[in-house]
Amino acid sequence: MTAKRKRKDARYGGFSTVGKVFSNAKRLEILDVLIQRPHSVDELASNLEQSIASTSQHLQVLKRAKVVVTKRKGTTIIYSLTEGTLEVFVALRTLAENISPDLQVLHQKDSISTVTFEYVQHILKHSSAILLDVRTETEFAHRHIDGAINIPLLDLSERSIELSTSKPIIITCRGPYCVSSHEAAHLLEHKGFHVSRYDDGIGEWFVQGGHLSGTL
Amino acid sequence: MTAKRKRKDARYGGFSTVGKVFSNAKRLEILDVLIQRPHSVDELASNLEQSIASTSQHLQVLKRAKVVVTKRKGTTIIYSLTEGTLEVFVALRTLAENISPDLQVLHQKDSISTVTFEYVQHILKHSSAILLDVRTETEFAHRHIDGAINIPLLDLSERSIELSTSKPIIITCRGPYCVSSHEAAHLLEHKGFHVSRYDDGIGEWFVQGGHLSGTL
DNA sequence: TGGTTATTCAACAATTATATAGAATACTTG
DNA sequence: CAAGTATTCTATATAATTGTTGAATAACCA
Repeated sequence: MTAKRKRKDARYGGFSTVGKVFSNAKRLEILDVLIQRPHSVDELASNLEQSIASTSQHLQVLKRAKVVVTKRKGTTIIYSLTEGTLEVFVALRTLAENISPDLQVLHQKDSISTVTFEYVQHILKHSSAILLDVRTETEFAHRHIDGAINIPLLDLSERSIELSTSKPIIITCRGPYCVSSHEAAHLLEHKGFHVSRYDDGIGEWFVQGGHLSGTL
Repeated sequence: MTAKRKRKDARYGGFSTVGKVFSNAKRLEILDVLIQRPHSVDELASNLEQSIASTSQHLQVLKRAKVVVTKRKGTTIIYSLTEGTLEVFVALRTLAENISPDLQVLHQKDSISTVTFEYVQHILKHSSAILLDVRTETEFAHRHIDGAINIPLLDLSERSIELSTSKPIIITCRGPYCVSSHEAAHLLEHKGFHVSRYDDGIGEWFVQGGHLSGTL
């Protein structure tokens, strides 16, 4: 084997180490979960519904490729995404959905309309509607669309009085695969609010150039 | 297994089919080669220095994931990239290089300075320098930076008289791993030209928002 | 310091990837 | 339609990946 070939193999080999991260369903799910907020190993394991050992092994792969970092917090170890990983994850998901439209999750049909990135930017600028994030408080605190307000889905029924009835409400949650915004939309519509959904998550929002707030 | 889990597995499983494309060194090399221009199976095989059968198998993986398409031309079959694949490839390479700086190929040190994306855009707008693409005519014809001129490296020595000596010359070739621009730069510098290099390729150029011309 | 506990490592089994040579296929072209 | 040829498929061997259980580790904290 020539020296040139060896160099190429080394180069693309190194490159593929990072690519391998995205080649396994469970690893992709881990990344998707970590977009919302950092998690411990056993939180991730129960999220993925698989053994802790197996989850840990996937995390080692991610760590070796440097797409996640660890931080100890008391007795547990917290994994979080590194800079730049979110962008590639979202780019890849976008490609995958363009290529296999069946992945677009058959966004469960319902009567609630959805709005675009541009529309959300517009209403935030003019305060012409409310952007309501129905994820948990922790997730919201970690990273959220700049300008959104937070009422977790579980609290929404009793806290809906906090919302102005005069402005339309746009509901957002974890991202394209999350059903919380559907549930929230139905709940609020039933109470007489004018609702729609923004069904991309913070990843897509950020990649398209939107601003985020939060502790990270 | 719950229905919810089955749905998740299906979703991330489909997602990972696309991710798998980027998990193997030879497949990444194929994609990188296809960025320059479409290729036949045996061209790719000799490029990769592996058997035709094995190359064909990789191409089937790429085809199943719909990141390449085929077109028959005479007796041979020509593979080319589909829309959107280039962006993800470049995004992934950028992440990989940020993460493992050793992949940045130890850009062989030499005396020739390099210029940025913004600088190239500036000189193209003001015609204040020449952007010289030293790839082959076929590659250039397929896709090139809008505003570049083409003299293949092999012809450069005898055709350098075509270049104005009054303007600086910026040399570009296949991308970050390509050495042609180094060779071209030395050749022209020796002849008295004022040279520098743009060492990203058309992929990076396009992803950063630059315009391309060509038959695709 | 020693017990507690979250995480990682090791050993194994099962599955999937990869590469090759040679046979089969499918398309062109005369 | 038949010959030629580029590509794909098959069979096979080897290597890598994945997931599980159970043991080992390492950091905290009482």
